[in-house]
Amino acid sequence: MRLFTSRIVLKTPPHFNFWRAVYSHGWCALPPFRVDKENDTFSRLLELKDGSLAHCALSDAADALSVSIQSEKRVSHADKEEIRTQLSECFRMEEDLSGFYREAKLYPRYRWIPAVGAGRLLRAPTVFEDAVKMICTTNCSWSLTEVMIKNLTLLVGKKFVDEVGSFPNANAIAGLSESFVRKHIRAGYRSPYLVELAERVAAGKLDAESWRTSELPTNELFKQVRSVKGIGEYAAGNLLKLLGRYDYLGLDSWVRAKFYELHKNGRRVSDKTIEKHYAPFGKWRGLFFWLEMTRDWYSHKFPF
DNA sequence: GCGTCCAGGTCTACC
DNA sequence: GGTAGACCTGGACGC
Repeated sequence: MRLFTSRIVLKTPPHFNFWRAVYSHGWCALPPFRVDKENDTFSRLLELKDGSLAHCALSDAADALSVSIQSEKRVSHADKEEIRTQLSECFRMEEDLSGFYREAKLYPRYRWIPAVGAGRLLRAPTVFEDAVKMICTTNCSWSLTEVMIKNLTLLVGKKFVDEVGSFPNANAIAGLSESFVRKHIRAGYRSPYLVELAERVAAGKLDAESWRTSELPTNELFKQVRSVKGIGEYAAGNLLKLLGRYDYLGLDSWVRAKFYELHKNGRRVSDKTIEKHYAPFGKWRGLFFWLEMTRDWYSHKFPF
């Protein structure tokens, strides 16, 4: 396949920390995201509106990201704008964290957050992809999540080059049988949940993309997210963080253990106790919580 | 190599 | 509203 190359520059907002955003949570290790540790780049295979694929390798530059594009076709001006938009969504360039940073500066133990520019959580170009990935993190090891997502991109997504496929859209997953998802994606009992979610989105019965701009109160939005089968308290709480709502903690076994270690000398406490601990941080509590639990990830530059 | 046990969230049925 | 059991997989472990 002949590939065309081009380059764009993506302006970044004040206090933007590229690698902090990349390593903000596990998404960077799930295809079609990829970290190239040797070349210090982070890449993403994007599917554009016309169905063509664009592989974007991002590297940090002063007040900007440099994006090297490889594509199956010549990249037009409109394509470049679409690539900018999709990558801006992933890095949440439009999200205003100034209120969060003002709050963080009030607490000595959280002043490191604005100082390093942490707080921007990486997300997929679409809510649908984030939701599918979140379901695939439930009730299993991280290695199994990696298997499921890799299988989705390679077996259902569009092939770009060997071992690199795009993330399948709702139509593609809606067209799969439950048995295929069980057998080949290895999603187990999550399979009917994934197919049902894709069918609802593909049929226009669920407008998940509108969640990012929803004006609903967070508790109402939480209920909508929870209405998706397979998305429970943990998955909904974490999906809301990717929608810019940080009112829920999204507890799972790993963060509970981390909280016990950091605050209770390893002693188990109830979820209510954890929630009470972060309640004073109001609408930012989920973000304070997550950043505190993962603070040490960045001390090893490549945690995944 | 095989069998058993366990961890990991969510759903459903039941109280 | 709270709880028990089922769901499925990979990994650890013992044989």
